[in-house]
Amino acid sequence: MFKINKKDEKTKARTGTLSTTHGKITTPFYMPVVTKGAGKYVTFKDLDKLDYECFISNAYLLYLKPGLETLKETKGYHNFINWQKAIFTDSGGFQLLDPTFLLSINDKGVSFRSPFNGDKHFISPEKLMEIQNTIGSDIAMVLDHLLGPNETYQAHVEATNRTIDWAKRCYDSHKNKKQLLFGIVQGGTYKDLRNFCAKKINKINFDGVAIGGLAIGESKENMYMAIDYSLEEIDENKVRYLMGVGSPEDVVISIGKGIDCFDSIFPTKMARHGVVFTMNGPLKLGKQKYRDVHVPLEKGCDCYVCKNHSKAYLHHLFRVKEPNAKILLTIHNLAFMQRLIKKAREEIINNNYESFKDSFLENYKPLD
RNA sequence: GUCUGGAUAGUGUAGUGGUUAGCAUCUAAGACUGUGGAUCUUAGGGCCUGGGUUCAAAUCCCGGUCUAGACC
Repeated sequence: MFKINKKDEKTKARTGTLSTTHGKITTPFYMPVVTKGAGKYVTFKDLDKLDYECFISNAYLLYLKPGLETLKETKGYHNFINWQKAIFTDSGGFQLLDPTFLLSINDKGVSFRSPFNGDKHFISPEKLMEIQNTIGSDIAMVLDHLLGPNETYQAHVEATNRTIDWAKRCYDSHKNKKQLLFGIVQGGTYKDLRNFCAKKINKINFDGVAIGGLAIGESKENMYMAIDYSLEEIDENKVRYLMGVGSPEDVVISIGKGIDCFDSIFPTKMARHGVVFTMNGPLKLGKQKYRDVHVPLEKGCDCYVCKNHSKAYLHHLFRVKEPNAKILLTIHNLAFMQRLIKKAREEIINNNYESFKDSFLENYKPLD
């Protein structure tokens, strides 16, 4: 259940608490992506030490491997991986964008190809609820029909209607009282479709409402508008989850619009590619200019990496392709996201979110 | 010292007379947002040296230099 504790007076930002079977999560929050039962280049122990209260895994991929039998034997995914805080599970809807996964889609559900052995699997909304029930995640997501930004308006109309229909079917077949269920708003970047879909999803008694189908190639301007169109029709007291978005500037802007929850591969993927987040903007650690810079990645950062290592050392590890480079940069970026969002919560409590947002965006330069 | 082989981007290599000299890596710039872990895009950079043959040489011939191995 979701409870708002404080609203910022000038913006729509708010801070609250999302209660789950495995603990409470303070909003707004960002969660890392743990697709197949592990974060890339980061352990659960480190996620715990970085104060992450939840992450998101992929129900479809867990269904394929290790499979539901294994998860039943361990009485759920939490025990299998030994993580006792909250877990979200994503539907696999995002994989609809990947032609190597998607075989076909119709009103009944989705046919996926297994990336492990090529086997065909049919997933209906009801089947997905069963899968997520067996996984035992704290927050399940409905099956949605996600389209790329270049599809036609008519295709978006069909996908939106299908998403609404599937949302109802997911809601009706969801029986696990210990598990929250979030609906998902689609509709591309079209105002009428976003409004319509959000209104319909909002009407179903979901525990939270997600905004999906964004940050997949559309312009920033269109993305922000689509967020606004969606939020217009979502009750204020519902927790709002912006799926897939996780660049620092998008998070700061979206919190100001009233988003409570984010997930994204962006911070960890950037880390693996040598891009380090700082309050002054991202820096490309692989550049020669950092070769002899014997200071931490970011002044004032209290993460393990900044307390122990210099830019020069991390630059060296990255250049010689030592896996530790990816591990350490991942830790820093995940610590950065926590620091950023923690700061955002404080500013909301102080009714100072607008000036915080403005000054962050002014200082967060696109390139180092 | 003798014999044989080899010399093509920074590195490793493909290339039997006509190629914009290919590939990998590298360097530089950009990209990346509900994860196919090592990704993608663009750019940069080379025929050891001197002669000769030929319309045309990285390619064939001769000398030099460097280098690898074998033998004295």
